[in-house]
Amino acid sequence: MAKGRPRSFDMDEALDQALKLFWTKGYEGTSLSDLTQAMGISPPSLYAAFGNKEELFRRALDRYMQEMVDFCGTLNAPTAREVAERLLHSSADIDPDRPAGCLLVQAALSCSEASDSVRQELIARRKAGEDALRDRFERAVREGDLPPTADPALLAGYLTVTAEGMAVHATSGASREVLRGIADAALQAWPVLIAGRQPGTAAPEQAAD
Amino acid sequence: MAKGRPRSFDMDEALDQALKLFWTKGYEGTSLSDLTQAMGISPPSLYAAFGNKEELFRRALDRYMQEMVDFCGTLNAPTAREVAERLLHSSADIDPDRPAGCLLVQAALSCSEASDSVRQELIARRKAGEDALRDRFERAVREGDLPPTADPALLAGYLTVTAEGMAVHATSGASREVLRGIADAALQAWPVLIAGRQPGTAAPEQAAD
DNA sequence: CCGATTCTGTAATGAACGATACAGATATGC
DNA sequence: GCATATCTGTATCGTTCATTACAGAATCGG
Repeated sequence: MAKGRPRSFDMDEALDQALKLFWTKGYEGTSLSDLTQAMGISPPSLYAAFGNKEELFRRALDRYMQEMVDFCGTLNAPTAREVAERLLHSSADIDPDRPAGCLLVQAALSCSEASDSVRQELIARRKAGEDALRDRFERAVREGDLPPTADPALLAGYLTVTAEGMAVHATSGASREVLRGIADAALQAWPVLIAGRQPGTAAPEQAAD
Repeated sequence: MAKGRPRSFDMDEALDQALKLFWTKGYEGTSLSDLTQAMGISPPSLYAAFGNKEELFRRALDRYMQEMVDFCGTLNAPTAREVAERLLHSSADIDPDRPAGCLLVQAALSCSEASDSVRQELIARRKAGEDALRDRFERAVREGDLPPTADPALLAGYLTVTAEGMAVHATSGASREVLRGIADAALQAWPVLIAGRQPGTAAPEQAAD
């Protein structure tokens, strides 16, 4: 079947190298020289195998979601509380031989117009994660796992923001211990949050600003 | 005193335009053509007035900290609780005619090696903000405003992460209402957090990983 | 072994990057 | 008014960017 000269490199290994670069330096911060050097291949090989830089990035992004982010494991936790715990704890458990932070946040939080499609894609994927979280919490309410006072969208937003903030903090050099402490702090809000806003309880008054 | 041809543009106005660009597109995402066009000046004028791109960015950064981030107003709030409220509420109160998010987060969360000094500077400034917050909470503990059970470093870390996450969320298009809801959700953890970790209370058990 | 096909590296493409040389314009000090 | 100094725009610098011609090398079917 296979005709022509066989590929001399492993695509998955090369993709892992590309992913590591994008993860560390972002989409625009990673040049094609960076990529070809780290992947150990020449530009024409890269283009033949992956199309162009953006397609390569999307492939790396897919690989990231499949291998690095255990969405299923998180969402399939037996209770909503455990979903929250797994999400934030996995955000805290940085791996020393992996780039810190989250590719979805780092890769192109801001960029030139030329890469805006990549930025939009990352926004969409972050939103998809939040939506999946919200759906999971809606299910939890239906199943009685969460009380009717719980606001699934708010819970999902709060957890997503916390995870995104932890990603920023992680790239700034925060240690696993510090991140774990913050994750646990955020989780201490859980009982109050799922109980909903009770009148007369420490409800935040209007802004002082 | 002033000798030679006078400058034909207002430096502060030009700096504001540069700030707006850096804020929107990040440090590396903003090109010198972008800058000269928005500032309405030619490249030699820019270089004569501001040195180079990095110096211009640092000037814009200083301006951002002075004009946009009301650190003093936040830290001078009468109580620790109000400090937390002001911080998160100001993170939520996005201005429609200003870029969303936070320059300290957007400008260079990741970048090429060439701009790593800028990235490090931003990390340092974020850390300085967190340190100032921690100092404020330490004072609050000394003054009896916060109970001895409160962990100033943890509170500062939790609030900083939340604000950073809200900045990410804001650039993704989150509305003020959504952000306000998340800020209030985060603030609901406050009474639990300052009470510290009590044995027997909903303390997070070990990670389920 | 031969033609077809696909990969390989070298070397180059045009475009955009950040940064300047230069000459002309406009102010001050004497 | 003339020397000096600084800003102005144009046009350009060398470098790097993402991308690709091109020719040689490797593997296939026949």
